[in-house]
Amino acid sequence: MTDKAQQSDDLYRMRHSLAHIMAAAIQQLWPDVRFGVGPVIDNGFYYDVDLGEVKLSEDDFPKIETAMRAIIDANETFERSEKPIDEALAWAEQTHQPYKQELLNDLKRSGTTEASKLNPEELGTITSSDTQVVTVSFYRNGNFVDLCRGPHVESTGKVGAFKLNRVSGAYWRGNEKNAQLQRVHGVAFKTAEDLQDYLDMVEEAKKRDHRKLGQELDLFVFSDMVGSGLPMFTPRGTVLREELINFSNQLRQRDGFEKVHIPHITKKELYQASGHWDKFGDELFLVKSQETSDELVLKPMNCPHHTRIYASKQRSYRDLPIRYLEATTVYRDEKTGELAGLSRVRAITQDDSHVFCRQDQIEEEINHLMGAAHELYITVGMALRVRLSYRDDSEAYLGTPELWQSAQEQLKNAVIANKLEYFEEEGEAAFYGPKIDFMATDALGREHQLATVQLDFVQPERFGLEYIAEDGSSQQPVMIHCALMGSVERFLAVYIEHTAGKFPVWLAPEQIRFITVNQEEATVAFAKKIAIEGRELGLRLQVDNSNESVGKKIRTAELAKVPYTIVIGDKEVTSGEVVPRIRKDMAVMDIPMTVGAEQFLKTVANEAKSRVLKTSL
RNA sequence: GCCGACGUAGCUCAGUUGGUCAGAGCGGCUGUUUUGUAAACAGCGGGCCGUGGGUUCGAAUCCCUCCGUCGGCUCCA
Repeated sequence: MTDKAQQSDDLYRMRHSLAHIMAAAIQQLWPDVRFGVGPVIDNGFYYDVDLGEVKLSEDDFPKIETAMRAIIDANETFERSEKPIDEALAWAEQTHQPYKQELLNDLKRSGTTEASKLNPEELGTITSSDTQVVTVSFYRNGNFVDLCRGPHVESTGKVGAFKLNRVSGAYWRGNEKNAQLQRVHGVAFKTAEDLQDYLDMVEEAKKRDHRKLGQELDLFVFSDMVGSGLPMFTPRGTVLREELINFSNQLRQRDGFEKVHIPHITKKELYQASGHWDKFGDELFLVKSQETSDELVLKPMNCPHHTRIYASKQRSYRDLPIRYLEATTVYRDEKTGELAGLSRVRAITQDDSHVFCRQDQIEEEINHLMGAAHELYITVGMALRVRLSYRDDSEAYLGTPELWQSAQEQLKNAVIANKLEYFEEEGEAAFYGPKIDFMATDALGREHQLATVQLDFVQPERFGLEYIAEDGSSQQPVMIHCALMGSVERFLAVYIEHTAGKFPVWLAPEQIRFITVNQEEATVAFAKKIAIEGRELGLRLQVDNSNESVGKKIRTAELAKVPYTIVIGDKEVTSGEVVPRIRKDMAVMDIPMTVGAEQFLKTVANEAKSRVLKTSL
């Protein structure tokens, strides 16, 4: 999202002016163009245009850019003027700009005080005065006039470096029921160097793209015969999944969570009872029984099943909290255009858990979960901050205000106790309870929402969950949903890009590779012997005794991003000592040291066990 | 789902004004070589040019359908 505060005022003006210049250029080329909005965004700007039957493509960029440069070279002055809104409406009508007209009408209807609520950043064109009469501003350069809130630079020559980079569809005012306009994007910076730096950064991000690395490192695959959004994990990718899931489980099992297991299909009645049938509606995959009249669905979530386990017998306050843990896959029929690599899939594995507890136990339970999340993200090397989402004053929330108040306080206390950076937002809670979202920052500075802790006052009610309290009365427990990674697939997408595929030893699909110098019997036998010793220590390792040069085999191991590579030749066979080659991002010393083979294996096994981020060799 | 771009060997990609256009590099296989820390040498295989239709004397090339991928929109874990 655009944040003007994060961009310097100069840069903001340049980008805004460029959007305006691009609009002028497009109008030169296609005089019938009707304009939507043209705001500044991160790194650049865009303008939404309606060209009727004309479909823009990247092939059109050169001529648009040429027309833009002509305007820039002419160094035309931007002239700002203000008009009363009715005059502006007349202008919009006369110049055949229906979208501008709509904006102006909305503005007129809503009046001055309301104008600020229209999110002028998005509309990009509105200004309002403090008087009761709303005026709007126009900018003119040369023959081109545009309704625009500005601000602009003084003249078209002062706009810095830019490049058009993308064209896409965008619904008018973000509503899919509206007409679809074409959105032309550009990136813009003060200098050509800044622009180049940005383009280089984009290039670097492309190299780290998890879809590319997933193929290069042999982690996961898709098949047309299986379907879109349905990834399959290779042996290497499965190591990553399982190590992460094991860790996520361990972090909660030490706090008393117990694993459960549920089936992946269920009668739709379950979701009718939970209320999800209405909420998920067309996202559900339907399953038809050929033997019975059952109407089944693939589960889109796990909590209703877990409530059935809870409700399978009578619970006492002494039994609480009851904590269920299960990494399992849910299925959601996403719109095809939304699927993307592992970030957005139709088979979603959640490292899910549910606590059923008394109201006075919320804080301690949250406390445990926060601690677990904190440890997970420290271990994978991502900075974490949390968002506390509270209710607001509206009536849209279920559960008593007292319960909300108490729960929100307990959430906050737990966050403070865990010394996490946090911010609070009212009105962001789900209708069924307040929540904590964890925002993790990756190596490229991008923030991702992965883990969530969500309180739920509604499902216990809907499913009639209860426990017998100390005084013999029947009470309703509170449910706490939590997924530390969120979804394993999305987490992996983020994590693969975060590490660029250079996984730490505990996660590396292949931790050590032994490379033989020759195919002599003694050499191969020695390599195989220590490989067996390593596997006995739980290490994942391979012996490469292919008939290739040592250089070639080193290169292959490097490209596979194997943490440790060891060349085995006569020297090693004779001495029993090895010289580990340490992957460059991990190396802590320049000179490789010599170490006894057995000692080396034990050291690596310890690194894996303790999940260290970098090598200690 | 919508708008746009795209789909050629396992991978990365050439080849499209319709007519020796089925190509390269890497990978694979075979042989020679026995290699010491980022690419030894030679040979050989390998593709219904995403799918199904259409136009044409002739389609990887033009048109339509479907499937899939990518960039956005919308939605979301």
